[in-house]
Amino acid sequence: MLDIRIIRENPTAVQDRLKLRGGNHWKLIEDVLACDEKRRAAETEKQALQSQRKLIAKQIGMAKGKGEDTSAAESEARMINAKIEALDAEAEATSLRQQEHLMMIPNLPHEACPQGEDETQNPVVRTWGAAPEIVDPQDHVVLATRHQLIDWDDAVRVSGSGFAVYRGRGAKLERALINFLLDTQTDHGYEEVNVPHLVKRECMEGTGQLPKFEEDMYGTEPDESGQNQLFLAPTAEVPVTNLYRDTIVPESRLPLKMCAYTPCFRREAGSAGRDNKGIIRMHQFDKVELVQVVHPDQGLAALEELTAHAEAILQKLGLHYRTIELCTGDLGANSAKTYDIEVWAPGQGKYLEVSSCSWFGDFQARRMKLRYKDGEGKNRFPHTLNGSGTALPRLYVALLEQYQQEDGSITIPPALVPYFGDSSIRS
RNA sequence: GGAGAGGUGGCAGAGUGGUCGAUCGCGUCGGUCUUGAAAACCGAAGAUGGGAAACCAUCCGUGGGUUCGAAUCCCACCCUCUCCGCCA
Repeated sequence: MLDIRIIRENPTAVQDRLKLRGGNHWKLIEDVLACDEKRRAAETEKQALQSQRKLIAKQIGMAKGKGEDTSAAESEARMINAKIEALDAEAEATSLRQQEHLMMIPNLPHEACPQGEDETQNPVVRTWGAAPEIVDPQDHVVLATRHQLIDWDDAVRVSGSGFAVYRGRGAKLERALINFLLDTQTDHGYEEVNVPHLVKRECMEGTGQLPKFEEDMYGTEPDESGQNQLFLAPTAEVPVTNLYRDTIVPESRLPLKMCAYTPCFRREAGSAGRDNKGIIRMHQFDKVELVQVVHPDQGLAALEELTAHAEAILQKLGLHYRTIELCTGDLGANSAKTYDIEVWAPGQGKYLEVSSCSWFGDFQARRMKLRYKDGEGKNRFPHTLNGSGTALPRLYVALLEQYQQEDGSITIPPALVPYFGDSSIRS
């Protein structure tokens, strides 16, 4: 959520930055400003009347103590109450409208963001390693089926399309990767946390998945009162960042660094048949997530650090990848600046996104009322960041496809052998 | 699922219709004293919104209601604890 004060002070500058994203969210700014003015006018007037009422009530109290007649004052108070009620209704309705719009407006892209219209204009920041030379590379579906690592027919029987069943060595490879990722990231100084996968609506609003992307989410039905609806977390970002929702942490505890392994649930509506071969795009997938809460001065530096922590995974596994930066037109709604890490998948003949590392500024902190107390005792919004460290299925794909051998076997990179217990997969 | 108790400031815990945003204690911070520390004593300190500021309004789990006036009375909901039942 954007700071209303910044919008109030610099509406055109805010609109200009929002325009860089494409789309027309910037048009909401005008309405937000109109609501803001109307709201404040109504509130000021209401408060003056409340102050008056308070005074009268006190006088009545004192007069009654003396046994005096207070009927005149009481009827005056009743008249004031009628006015207050009308003003209150107006202030409330306006405030609600303002809040709804504010929650829909995306974050401002940071000045450091490259400008561009869509994903074709995302600059490559760096490339690591080189694509292995493989004659007639097979894709992971062929490889996983040949070695009986993953079964899609089973998955369809149980859950339908968009799911996978890992079996035997296939399941163990997944588990080995999860443990390898968690160990590597805790070595980087992240506290391992194990969090619920079902989260409240407030959490989804706090990190920014709602209200904009409700159709992408799985959730339970709300009860008769319209309450107590839970959502399946689409990423551990939601439960982990929200561990600190509505709290005030001492500045000395920053930075907070946490990592978590969780499954992630996404409807991926309308994406059937697109980029969804094998396990590349699924309704449920595993991910190890990195989350940081940092002092505002540290935001940019923390993004570089966190991205390096994600990249370290691919380097340790010896997987060729590249890091790109999202341009303003491709940037996620909540992010101020994002790096995507893309791993090479020879069987697909393209790079796959295995990690997206984002810096949100105070956008999420303001939504979830996450604050820190600074040296002067003031409550301020810290910056939040997160990144995949990394997503499992595409890492799995890259591993099978980059390490496939001419004899049909798959070599397990040395860093993973202690976790997997074998140095290759062969049938 | 059944029965009971309770949700008040960082913690603990008073307050049952009228200067209560809220007693007291612990903890925290500043000061006095001390070579330094402890102790003792003095003092400071909640959050949100509006305002340049003085200051004003709101907030005692959440949402409604009664009243001139609600932490205090009424209704609904949420949560926590204890006991019983069930259960991985």
